[in-house]
Order: sequence, then structure tokens, then C-alpha cells
Amino acid sequence: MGRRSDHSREELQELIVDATLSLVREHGADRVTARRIAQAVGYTPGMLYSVFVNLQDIFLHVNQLGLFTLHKQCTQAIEGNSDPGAAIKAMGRAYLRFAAEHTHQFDLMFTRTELPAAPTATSLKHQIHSLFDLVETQLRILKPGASDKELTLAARALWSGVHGTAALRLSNQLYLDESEADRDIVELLVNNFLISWQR
Amino acid sequence: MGRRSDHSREELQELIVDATLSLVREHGADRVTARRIAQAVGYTPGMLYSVFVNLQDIFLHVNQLGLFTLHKQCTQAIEGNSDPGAAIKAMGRAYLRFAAEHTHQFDLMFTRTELPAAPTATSLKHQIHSLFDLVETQLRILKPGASDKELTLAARALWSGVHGTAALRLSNQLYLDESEADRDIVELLVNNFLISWQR
DNA sequence: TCCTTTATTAAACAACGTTCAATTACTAGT
DNA sequence: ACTAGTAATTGAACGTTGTTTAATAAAGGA
Repeated sequence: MGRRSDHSREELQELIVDATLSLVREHGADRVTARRIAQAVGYTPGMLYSVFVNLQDIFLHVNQLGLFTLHKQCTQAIEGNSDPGAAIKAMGRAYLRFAAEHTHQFDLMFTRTELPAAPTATSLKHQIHSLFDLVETQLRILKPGASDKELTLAARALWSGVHGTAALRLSNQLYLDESEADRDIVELLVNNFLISWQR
Repeated sequence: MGRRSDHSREELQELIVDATLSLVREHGADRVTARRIAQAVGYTPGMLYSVFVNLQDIFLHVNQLGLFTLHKQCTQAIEGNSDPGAAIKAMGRAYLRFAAEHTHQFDLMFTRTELPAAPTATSLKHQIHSLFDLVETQLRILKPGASDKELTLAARALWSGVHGTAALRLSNQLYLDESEADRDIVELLVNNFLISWQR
């Protein structure tokens, strides 16, 4: 068939990204193919390339969505925590929860990225930055006298710890019997770090 | 041709794994195909399947090699450090160095793993455990009274921090101008953690 | 020398991402 | 209402991938 115009260009884009997200969450990025996405939205594979450049391009948009909801869940975790340390730990738990609930999506977002020197889209770059900012804001409350450099570094350190925990747990490389051990690890890590950092 | 017996089964296995490692280091795991490996060792693709089960199986053996050299470099980093804290930081730097020098290999070892619940070969499992043990040993010196559980958890926390830093740097998600920022992050993380943990 | 055994190959398969000419459906002009 | 033109969508193709398997060629024992 020729022009259908059942959907506008933007509707089509949203349709594709949403379908891809569902497929990724259910089957993992490896098993999500152009043909499967096309089938899910009721078109043929060729059509995808009139809306997106690439399969990678589609995944990139999926990841923008992912970072957005991750950011939202982190801000929600902060709410109601007047203590910055508690807020940071709550963020860490939200991060772990996201990774645990949406294993495949988290995998696509953070480990299925291109190497090396991923030319991460500037949009993604900003989204990740704003995640860092959430931590920095709490740290600044905790230690008002800290320099920008100090804050930046500390936020990266904490973020690295939380991310590392999530990543290792995801790939089953923590080797701990208890299923909730990752929460204990983050708690321990953040607590001990902050105690000696804030002063 | 039929039987060549230029190489024994074990020689062939070593040949394949070594060639694959070289290819991975140079081009990244994504671009390493069965046909390329076969060409590198002077055989046809089909032969690989008489020595290994899978391409994945080959990568798994490559990763065993990788974990072995990573372990070696970590133990070497410890040598000459009487202070446990210094030893742990030296291990962290060795870890970062390995990740930076062999980007693609590190990527294959830790992020290109299967999901979820990677049924990691028991061999890999033990190798990773012995890496954890290196950290635990140093922690035990630092805090002789600590329980096993305490040591296990602290080792995981530190390891997660170091690994997270390496992983985020690898995928260019730290967004720091200075190229050696990852070392600063690990230094900061380990220092602050240990100060309040040891006592 | 022949025959069995076995290592290796060549060719095939299905599935993949991607491209592009052909086709179809809609829109505008008369 | 009819036709021409435009643009969306397809279908089929290409080169590549991992993997399997029947055929083949070489080695060793009789």
C-alpha cells in the first residue's frame, strides 16, 4: 500500500519507541530486531528507516525515555527526606529498584552502549548530567563550604558506587546469597563515605 | 583436506582463544566474527565448532584469560604496600589501568555478559571470588575484629565503587574534563570509605 | 596396498540490518 | 469527476551473521 497516513510522523515515532521499549523490557535488547519492531507496530521493516536513521537511533530514543523515568523516580525518592544523607540513600535505592525491575532496559541504557568513547547524543549527556546534579544538590546542603570541584568529584564517586552495585548485581557478579544484598551494600557505601566526607 | 594434525586439540584451543583475544582487543567484541577468528588461525569457521560449543564459549575462555591477568596485576599492585589502605587503592588503580589499556577486553568481560542471571561458568565464578578475596584480606588486616559478613559486604562495596568508576568511564558517562579523573574518584571513594569503616 | 578412522572443509540454512525500486493511496488541480 | 502528481509504504533484494552437516581428504593400522 502507499500512503496510509493513519499516523502522523510524530505518532509513528512514538509508536515505534513505545513498542521497542516493551519488546526490550520483555525479551532484552539482543532479541529485539527491526522485523519484530515493525511487526509490533503493524508495518514493514523498511518503514522504520523513514522515521529513524538506524536501529541504534531507535534504541537511543528508548534510552532517552529511560533516563527520563529514572530521573523522575530519583526526584520522587528525594521528596520528604530533609536529611541529605537519607535523600542520597533513597536515590540509591530508587536506582537499584529501577535496575531490578527493568533489568533489560537498564542493561540497554548503561551497558549495551557503544565503545569506546561513545559519541553519546548530547541529549543523553544532559540527562545524565541532571542526574548527577540531583546528588550534587544534596551534597551541597550537607557541606555548604565545599568547592564545586569537590562536589563534582564526590557526586561521581557516590554515583559510581551505586551504579557499580547495580551493574554487578545485574550480571550476577556479586555472588551474595541474600537477594537484597545490593541495598545493604549501597547503604554501607553511602553511609561510610558521607560520614568522613561531610566533615 | 581431511585430517591435518598440524595441531593437537589443545594447541588448537589455545590458538583460537589467543587469536580471539587479539581480535577483541583490536576491534572490539562486536566486530569479532566466527569467520574472522577462523581466518586468523588459518582454518574455516566450521572447525571452531569441533573445538568449542559456541562463539560464546570461545569468548568465555577469553574472559577466563582476562580474569587471570587482571588477578595477577592486582596482586602485583599489592606487593610492597604494607598499609592495607594503600594496597586497596593500588588495586583500584590497577583495575582502572586494565580497563583503560584493554578497553574492549574489559567491556567483553564485564558488560557484554548475558542477561539476566548470567549462568556464569563456575570457573569464572571462582576467579571473581578470588578477586574479592584479595580485597577482603586487606580489609581483615585493617580491622581484625570484623566479622566475615562485615568483610564480605565491605569488599563488595569497594569493588562496586571501583568497578562502577571503570564502567562509567569506559562508556564515557562520567563527563569530566580531566582524563585522569577516574583515579581521583577511586582515591576519594576508598579513602573516605575506609576512614569511617575501619574504626 | 587398502581400509578405517577422523580432521577439516564447503556449502547450505535461517535470520539479521539495511537499501531501494516499485507500488499504492492520498491530494490538488482542472 | 477525473487525472496527474506526490508521498508513504512495501517487497524483494543484498551482504553478513552464527551454526549445522554431508562430503572429502589425509593419516594410521592391517
